Amino acid sequence: MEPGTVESRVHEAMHRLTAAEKRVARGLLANYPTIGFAPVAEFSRQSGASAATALRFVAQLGYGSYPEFQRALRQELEERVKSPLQRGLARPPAPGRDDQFLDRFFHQAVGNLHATARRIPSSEFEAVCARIADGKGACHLFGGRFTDAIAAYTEAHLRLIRPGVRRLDGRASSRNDQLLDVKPGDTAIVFDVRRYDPQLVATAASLAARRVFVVLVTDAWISPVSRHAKIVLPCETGTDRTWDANLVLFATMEALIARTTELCWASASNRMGLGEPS
Amino acid sequence: MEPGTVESRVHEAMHRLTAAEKRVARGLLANYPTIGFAPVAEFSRQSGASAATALRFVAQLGYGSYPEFQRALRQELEERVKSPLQRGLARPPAPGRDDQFLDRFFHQAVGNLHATARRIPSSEFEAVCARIADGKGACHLFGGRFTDAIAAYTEAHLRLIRPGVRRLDGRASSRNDQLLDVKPGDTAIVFDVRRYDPQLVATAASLAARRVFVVLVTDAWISPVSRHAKIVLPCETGTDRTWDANLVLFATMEALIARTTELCWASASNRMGLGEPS
DNA sequence: TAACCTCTGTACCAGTTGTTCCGGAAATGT
DNA sequence: ACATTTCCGGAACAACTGGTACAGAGGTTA
Repeated sequence: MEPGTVESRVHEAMHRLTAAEKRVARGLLANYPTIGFAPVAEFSRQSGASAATALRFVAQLGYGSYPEFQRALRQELEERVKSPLQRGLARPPAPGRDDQFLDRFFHQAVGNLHATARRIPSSEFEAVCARIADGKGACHLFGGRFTDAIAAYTEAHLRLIRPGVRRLDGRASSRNDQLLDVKPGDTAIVFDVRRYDPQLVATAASLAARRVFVVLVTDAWISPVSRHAKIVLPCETGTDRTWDANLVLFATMEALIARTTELCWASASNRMGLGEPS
Repeated sequence: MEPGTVESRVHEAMHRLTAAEKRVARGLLANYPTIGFAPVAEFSRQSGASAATALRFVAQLGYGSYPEFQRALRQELEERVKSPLQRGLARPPAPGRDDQFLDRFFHQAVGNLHATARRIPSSEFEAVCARIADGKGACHLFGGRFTDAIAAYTEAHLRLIRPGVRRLDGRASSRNDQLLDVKPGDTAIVFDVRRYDPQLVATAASLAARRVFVVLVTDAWISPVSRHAKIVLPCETGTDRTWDANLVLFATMEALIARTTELCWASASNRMGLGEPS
């Protein structure tokens, strides 16, 4: 029998699997390796497939029988338990192939996350969350070409936990109709990353002139919007590729959403009961 | 059944065990818990006892049958393998210092990223990127209440590297005007996470019926859309908070964007160098 | 639309497993 | 040393598991 862990075999064989067999594969990877120790009936049922399909699946992996498959699983588990330090992420970085793309990309993302956690002072982060949570004044969000989607995501969540949340089109500059119901004491969250958008700066300037508390979420090089911002959350977006990774901005906003939800849990749960979609 | 891990039960029951039963107990503790997943014959042989003795042993532990004993063992292992994700959350019980929030949140995100990299076979990921990069057929994106923002972000990027990218309103179900210019051979990327949206399923079904290649980006529990999907990219979204973290979906799409950009660029230069048709 | 092919679940068979029973061995007390 | 009790393992039995053949469903092509 060829070498390789069961998990690696699943990945390798995935392409030649049929639809139902893939469901079984995903089911195995989902709770790996425990479900593999169950009898075929339970193993297949958990993936919503029939026992026969599960059998064909293990055959595709190269095992002669289901017990043989389980034996391999046991040996593998034994290896992992015997080396207490190898636990977790110590997987051999097999080079050469491009099929490691996801691994490499995520690895880099992890680096960015750590760098960002170091760069953002928790006092700044907390201040933003607290301000949004107290619910005083409206909360306006807007971003640039790509970051607008992040603004939209944040808006969708904040709407559930407090009133007065709205997203305005930052690229339409400082059009008056947008700024009509902006009042002093409001909060604005601006997203701007490299290739900084001049129109965002203009809009932010207008808001700042109206005594709006401006929060800027930007990259490590800091958007010029910072001139008008009370608080800046700089995120590490470094990557060696064509575009920078906005992933960390997204992560920061999701952390902000979670934290803000914690801070005003009472009013949030009130709204969740009412604001469910159709 | 009374509480307690299998291992603790062994220790607790040790005194009332007979000589041969104790050998079995020691054998189990020696390579715990792997040997327990073997059939009784092998399990007992490894301790130099008979099968009958091993059966009496598990009866002494309080289990009604050998399969029941194995089931308990599996559940226990499942808890242990899930714990690494909970380790990031094991810290928070100290609520006095909340200034670690960002650190904790990002730490958990890192765990989710690793889990996702393990769960998504690279062949699946590559298949999606290749299909989008080749530019044949249109590419439709849509998502649910929150994930719609991720669809929008992806759309904004894909528009730059290939034609025929558009986002449709997945929550408007399968309205005909949306499906008018959908052709067989097109590709659709569907986003759906827990609290799965029935309308997304409906839309995906309509697309699949029209021979559209459906790609599903979902969470670890797998949206029912998977029934109509050719490829599924399951992302780990686990968190102990009110909402799951869609961060990993975002990360996966950003990786997809980066990879697809690479592929487009490579194929472009290939055409120039080799003059390869089709 | 119709024919074809692949895929998938059901039904059934065979093999193995778990379980029990009982004879004998070992140990203990008299 | 004998009797009694406890314990152990081999063997028979029954339940269940894994394996396979088959037919229907779904999708693809002409």
